[in-house]
Amino acid sequence: MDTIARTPEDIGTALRNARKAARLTQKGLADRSGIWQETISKIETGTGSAKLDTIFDLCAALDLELHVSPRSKGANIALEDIL
Amino acid sequence: MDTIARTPEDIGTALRNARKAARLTQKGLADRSGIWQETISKIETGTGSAKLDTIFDLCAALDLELHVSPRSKGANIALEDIL
DNA sequence: ATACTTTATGATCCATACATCATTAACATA
DNA sequence: TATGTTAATGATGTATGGATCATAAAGTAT
Repeated sequence: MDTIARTPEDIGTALRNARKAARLTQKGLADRSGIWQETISKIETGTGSAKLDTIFDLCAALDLELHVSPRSKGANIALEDIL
Repeated sequence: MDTIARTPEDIGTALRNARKAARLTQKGLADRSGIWQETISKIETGTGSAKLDTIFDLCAALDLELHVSPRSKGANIALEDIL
């Protein structure tokens, strides 16, 4: 499973999916990441933004890593891009 | 070119490499991303952390995207992990 | 419907990222 | 060396992320 992210919201949903795949509650993830449940909720729902530090803390707890790569042309185009 | 990032510093160096590959100065990237040169400098050098918003602004200006994926076992292991 | 668990929301406080301006250091190059 | 460009540093003010506590809303049972 590999998710493309171009916005903080994309990261939020990717993290939520990974958390659920790991069968963790927000509280469970909070415990193992040191990030508060309330903060996780805000990140997953895209309410406000987040710090990179926090994202990496969550990635570490979920055994995820980020890959920085050239934008893939034509893939995952948002509706606004073509309308 | 695809860089694995597990820390804010990794992101900083990936962005710097991408900027140089695009033959842009920090000021040039600042102009097209809306992020100030001073801020770009701090992100690239890993001085302090950054907001996700800012990272995505820079990614957009450099035609980069992030991929969230399961940690690749055995690859890119830090010294601290095995010492 | 009731009880329990999980997630979302709201307020406050503190830390800090970013904008902004000024300046210095580094690095080219004439 | 002197000049010009690029990158880094420092200070200040504003905006906001995250910790923390409390609570409400949603979801999932029994």
